[in-house]
Amino acid sequence: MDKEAFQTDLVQWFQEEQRDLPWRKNNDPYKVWVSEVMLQQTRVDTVIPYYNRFLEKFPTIEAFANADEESILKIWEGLGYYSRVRNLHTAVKEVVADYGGKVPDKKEEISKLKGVGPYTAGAVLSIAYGKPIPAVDGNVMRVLSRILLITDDIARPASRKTFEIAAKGLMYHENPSYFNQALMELGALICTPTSPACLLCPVREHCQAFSKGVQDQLPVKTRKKNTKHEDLLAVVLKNKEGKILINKRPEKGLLANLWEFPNLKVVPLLDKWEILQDFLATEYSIDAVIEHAAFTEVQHVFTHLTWKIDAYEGRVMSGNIKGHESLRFVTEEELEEFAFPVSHQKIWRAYKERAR
DNA sequence: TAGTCGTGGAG
DNA sequence: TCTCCAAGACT
Repeated sequence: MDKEAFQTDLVQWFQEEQRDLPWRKNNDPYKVWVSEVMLQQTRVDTVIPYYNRFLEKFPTIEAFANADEESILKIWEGLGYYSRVRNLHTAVKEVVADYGGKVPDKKEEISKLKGVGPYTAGAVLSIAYGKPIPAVDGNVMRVLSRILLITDDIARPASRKTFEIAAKGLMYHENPSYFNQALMELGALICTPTSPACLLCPVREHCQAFSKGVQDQLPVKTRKKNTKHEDLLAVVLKNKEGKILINKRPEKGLLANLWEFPNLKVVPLLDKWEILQDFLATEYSIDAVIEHAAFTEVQHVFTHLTWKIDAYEGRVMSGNIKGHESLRFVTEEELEEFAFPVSHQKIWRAYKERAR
């Protein structure tokens, strides 16, 4: 193919057609980094308000480095993949401590930072520093698989190497930032997973898949997902002062360090209010009275897991949560300050709107 | 390597 | 309603 024509057609299209997005207003390495982490596996429209709020609250790398974990989780609340913000926090603190607050511009250094994988390293280095390093995400693999007729299975981690080599070979050294962004923008707007808009594509003359009419069969992507189902019982428990009992999740695993209403996994068909009462007594030494009917049933779908949560209402008769570090009684007003996963936000909304 | 880790949108 | 996600990284 005519590499130079491909590069200029692609980049010129990007200059004319790129979307007006908040993180494209400047190339500050910290801001580029924040946007790239937020955009991991997350749609642009979802990220925009989070990005604006984030930089309003943490306008500089130092401001974010000095934040406490509760506040960084709260600002990420609802965005998902919460380890991203904890890793970013760890990495930013390291940049402030070891690099004087300047985001490293060397691949070997930036790649050592927590949460910075090959894609994010390439994106930050090219967009913020103009380095000719590929940034291979799902868009780029899809676009290149069609342009170059690459049939490697993009679901296999090993395939990334093939696409990195391809992207490096096509790199537009006059403007690596625009080149990388243009490949992704093309994937987002034109070269979409289903029904790509080839007739609007600025590089269709260079596209092998289009010339053969096989664009709908690329990229090759296998992988089946196994969705588990879990049934949970949760309780919104009030003490005599009207405070609500909440629990901090473990620091590792699903929804790490987020807050939730006390809950337990149950065997289907055996979920009854007695189980909750017994759970509170044996697990937390709390003597409680639980309403006999759930006030809501919440269904929540994760990538590889589904929760069905029956939520009950209850009152504390006696008990002491001292010794249970993860538990806390908070007022309804205070509760709003804690970061909850969406599934438990649903429970809280249903609780406040419940018929009594 | 394959599994883990969220959420809301689109077809 | 159901499937498949969307600018990935970590273990």
